[in-house]
Amino acid sequence: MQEERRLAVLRAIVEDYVATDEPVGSKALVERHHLNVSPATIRNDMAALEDEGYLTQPHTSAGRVPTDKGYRLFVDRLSTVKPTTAAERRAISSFLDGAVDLDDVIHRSVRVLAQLTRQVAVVQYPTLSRSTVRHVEVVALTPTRLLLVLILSTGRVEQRHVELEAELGEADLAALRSRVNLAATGEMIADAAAALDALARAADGGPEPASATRLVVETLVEAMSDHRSDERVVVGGTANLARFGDSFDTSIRPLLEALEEQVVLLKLLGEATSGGAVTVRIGAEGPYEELAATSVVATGYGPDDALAALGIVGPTRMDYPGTMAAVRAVARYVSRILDES
Amino acid sequence: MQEERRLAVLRAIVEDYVATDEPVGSKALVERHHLNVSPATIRNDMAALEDEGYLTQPHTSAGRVPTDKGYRLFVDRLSTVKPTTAAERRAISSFLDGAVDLDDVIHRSVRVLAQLTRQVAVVQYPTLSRSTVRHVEVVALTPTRLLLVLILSTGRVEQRHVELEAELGEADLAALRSRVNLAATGEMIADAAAALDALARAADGGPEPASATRLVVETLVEAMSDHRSDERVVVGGTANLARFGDSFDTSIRPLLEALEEQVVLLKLLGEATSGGAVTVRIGAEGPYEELAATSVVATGYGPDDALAALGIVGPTRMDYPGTMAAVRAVARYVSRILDES
DNA sequence: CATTGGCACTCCCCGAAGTGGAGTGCCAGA
DNA sequence: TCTGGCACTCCACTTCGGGGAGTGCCAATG
Repeated sequence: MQEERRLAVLRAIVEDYVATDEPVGSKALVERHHLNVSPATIRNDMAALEDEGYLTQPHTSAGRVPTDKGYRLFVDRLSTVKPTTAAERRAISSFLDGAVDLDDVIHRSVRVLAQLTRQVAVVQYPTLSRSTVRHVEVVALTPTRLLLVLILSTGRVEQRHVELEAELGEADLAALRSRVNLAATGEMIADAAAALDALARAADGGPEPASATRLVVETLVEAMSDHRSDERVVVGGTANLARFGDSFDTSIRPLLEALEEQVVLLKLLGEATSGGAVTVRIGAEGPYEELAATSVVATGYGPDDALAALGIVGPTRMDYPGTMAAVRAVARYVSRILDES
Repeated sequence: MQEERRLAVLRAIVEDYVATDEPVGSKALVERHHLNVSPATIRNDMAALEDEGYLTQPHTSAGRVPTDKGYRLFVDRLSTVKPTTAAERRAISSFLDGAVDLDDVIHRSVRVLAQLTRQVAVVQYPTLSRSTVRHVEVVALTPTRLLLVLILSTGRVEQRHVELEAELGEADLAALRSRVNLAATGEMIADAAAALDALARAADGGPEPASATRLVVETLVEAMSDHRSDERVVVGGTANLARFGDSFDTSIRPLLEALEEQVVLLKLLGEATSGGAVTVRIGAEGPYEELAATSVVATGYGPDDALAALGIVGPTRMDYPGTMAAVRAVARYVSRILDES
């Protein structure tokens, strides 16, 4: 079947090109992969694949290079899922097992991911909106100055200061603390915010000063709805950009700039928090034309893979099967750790 | 005085070279700076400066370029301290004023610093050892599982989990909480750790289960002496590396690698936390030969400028006066903010 | 003795020209 | 439908030479 061989040719070209970084020609192809046909036949196939838009030549009389469309077909239909090796699994667990808190888990994840894929790794902090409130602490720093600490199920901790209008006694403080916790603890962020709001309205006749309650609740609700902090993303493995070597201006510069922009990163990762599968965005498929030479491999993690996203950013010319396997493996491991703690 | 003119020549060369990125020749020098002598005279001076090791030529019959030693002299004796402009001060305050918590302050600082200096900015988290304990919170997640939250004067928050051997009642928990806070709150980290240790030893006959106290104290002390978390450093402005343009392998690659290594970064910043002055390390003066082409401009911040360090890393060929001014300005502003909160 | 103009010299940069080779497209034959 | 052969294309690399910026040195000058 000729159609079948053509796909085999495409796969072979992608693999060779990824491995060697050089346009691959018909002769080299038949030698490296034992296709039992002559170079001339391959040339015909390659010409056909080029017509269909899966390949290009950097210039006439050069070998072929996959296009974005070519990579896409490869990823969707041609790549065999590479199972994670034992060594990789060992690397992941030995890296992540020592983590003491959320920050630590996130930072270690970026590191493993960067190391395994040899690409730039990106990990998003757990989204506020998917968390529940584990505990709210209210501490009096001075009689009129409170410290609020909001502890979430994901391990995230938010803290805020409140300046009171009047002094708050020890007993009032304790009452406030317990009422706030009663309302919020165990609830999803959105529900907790609503419950607190109700609490503030009911407080006008309550035991402790109403203004204190109102201030505290306001601050907490604001912290809960503070989506700015959803935007936190950790990046690692930038040194891997060094491997690009050439094509500094077309690849590295825009990528470095994108990595500085958390918003951009989130957008790149964003599409990934769904369905549990690993998402691959290849080259110009994304919204940023400066990143036409880069691909994103990402997936969600956490319960339902919907807590937040994590992945890597690299050149379109990359080892997709291996990268996808690594991304998935790390995501799973992180999910498990978060689940346990 | 010839000696005086020589220094003027060195200064002029440094300034021109920084501005143009090209070896500066005798003729261009007399034109741009109104030295009232002939190019030939300048040539003599340049030859002398070269003999003394302040200049080099990339090759015979090229202009002169400052050596590390030349930059050093420039920084120590020739540069006039550039006052921060109003625009810079405005940028700093508008950037930093909106910060809600420590994380936020740190991240915003890196950003301004990177933007002002157009270099890679590095900010170290406040050192544990210089902090005092603001509050310790003990929360029962389940009857046998405690969450410890350690809040420090710098705004840092550390959290740890403890798995108890036996259930702990509400009253015991409250007692434990208040005793721990009594011992630790307000103390310097080291003193707090000592006080907690004493507490644990005294607890064997105390009211609440001794094993719980011991576990909690152990965990807290460990968190307090966890210098690993002292190693946290935030990096920003990597995109500014793009300006290096050429010399990718000699400058950017090793720098990117260094930026990944927190330990290296800390070592680079390390010498800066003292004396209040801005420290400049030029090229090969540092311990890493891969970074022979980069300089570090850093200073301490916080009370006595000893809390932690902050600064920038860039090519030896940089605008030292401007960079030093920016680093100092940001450090002062950050100190002020931390002081207020 | 510092300063200056003059002059020969050095070495890089840059564009032009030439060559080798890998790879292609096409065609005619099996 | 596949294959070998062949002419052709175009890049990558090297070589060569001119132009020019800049230097070092020297002899003259105040």
